[in-house]
Amino acid sequence: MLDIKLIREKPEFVKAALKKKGVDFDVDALVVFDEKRRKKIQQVDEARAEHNALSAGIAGAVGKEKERKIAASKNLKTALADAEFELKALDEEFLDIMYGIPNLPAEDVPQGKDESENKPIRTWGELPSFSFVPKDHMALGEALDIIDVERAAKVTGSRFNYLKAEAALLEFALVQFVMQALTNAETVRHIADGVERGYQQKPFIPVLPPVMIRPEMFRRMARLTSADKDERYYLQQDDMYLIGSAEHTLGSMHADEIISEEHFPLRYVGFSTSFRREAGSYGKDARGILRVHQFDKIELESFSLPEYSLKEHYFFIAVQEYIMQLLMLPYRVVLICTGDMGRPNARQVDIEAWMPGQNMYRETHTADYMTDYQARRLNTKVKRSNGAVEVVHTNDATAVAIGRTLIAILENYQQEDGSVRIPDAVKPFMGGITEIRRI
RNA sequence: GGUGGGGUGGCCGAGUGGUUGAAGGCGGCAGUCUUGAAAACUGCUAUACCUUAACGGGUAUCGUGAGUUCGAAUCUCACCCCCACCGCCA
Repeated sequence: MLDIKLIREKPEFVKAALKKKGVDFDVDALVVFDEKRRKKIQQVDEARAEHNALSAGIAGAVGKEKERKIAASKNLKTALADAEFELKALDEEFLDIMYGIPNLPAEDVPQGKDESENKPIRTWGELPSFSFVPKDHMALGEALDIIDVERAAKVTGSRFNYLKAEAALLEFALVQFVMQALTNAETVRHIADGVERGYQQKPFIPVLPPVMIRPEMFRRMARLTSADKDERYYLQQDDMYLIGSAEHTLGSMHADEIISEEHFPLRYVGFSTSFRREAGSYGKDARGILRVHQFDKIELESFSLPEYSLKEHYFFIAVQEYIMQLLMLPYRVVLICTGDMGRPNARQVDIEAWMPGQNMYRETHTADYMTDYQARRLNTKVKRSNGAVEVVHTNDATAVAIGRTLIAILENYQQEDGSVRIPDAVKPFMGGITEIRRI
């Protein structure tokens, strides 16, 4: 949710920003509506004040005087009830409108219609060259008997998979590798210094969050809009949703809290399974495990002071690149255009790993910069050392999406005989296994 | 799933219809005292919204929502959450 004061005070700025995002929204009508609502608030408050004053006088009154005052108070109450009813309707409509407005894009976000207008901003790593025709991850995974989608289809349906043997071990190795790195003060300092010398060096707190969430919190995370709804798994009996990312239950953990300034930034690294219905993506990426209903992911979430939040966004991207570089996976960093970014985002950067089996870059990471958009609805605030209270900023980002990273590893580390080497970074967690090979 | 007990400010805790946004204590902040600190003492110490150039004024909030009443933290109903025990279970 945007700040209504910003809309009130700088309607032209908001108009321009929304236009850039390609959103057709009548800002002037909202400003008029806001005025109407405030008039009603005044009217209701004044009537209540009068009513309160009358009531206060009743306790001390006696006899006829008391009866007269009670009658007057009753009268006023009827009028008040009408005004309150009107105000309630206005409030509901107001929130409806406010929830419908997406976040405003940051200055450097390219304007564009769809993903074709995203801007690659840098690439890292040399694309591997093979003396043979590289296979895709499914061909490799099936031949090595580490990915089984056929049996998963039998048992659960399409877009599910069994990860077996070394693939299963690789998941735990990736988790260990990332968790150890991000909870290590030295490593985090190194990454933070890369963003800017001396930038906040607080390590991450590892978290295993719930994978179910209540509708109210989902909404307040701005992750249950009408557009999102089809994408979520809903448990009717319990009125709960399965999360699509650990972000959903990490970002909502501090809802309705006021946190002292000295605790920031609050950095969490969470591991969870993610559930996505992939509605409307029939046929898209049908082969393999790139697009599935259930996958595990390590997610970064940060609550930060407004003056640091953009830097925190860069820091998250630096964390992502650090991980990809240690895994020696070639990638490119893409600045997402206004038409392709998420509604709550002010800025979004994707990292796409090179996938030789498809001969193209595919998305493995996202980093979202939300400014105060999420936190305003979540009511997560900071108390400054001078006593001032303000809404915090949030950032989230993928650390490792296990399935897609597995694809990148299989395809980049494959050898002519169909075996796959294990990246050096995760070898210490593979119990002596250095390659995946079947005779 | 069953039974019982609870949800009051940063924390503990009083409060069963009338200046109660809420006693008291702890914590925090400022000051007095002190060479400094501690102790002691004094004062301050919730959030949101409306209004005001500002000082200030007003409204709402005692888990949430609805209701009774001129008036609700206090009474009624529904829901949510927490705790204990039983059942089930990794």
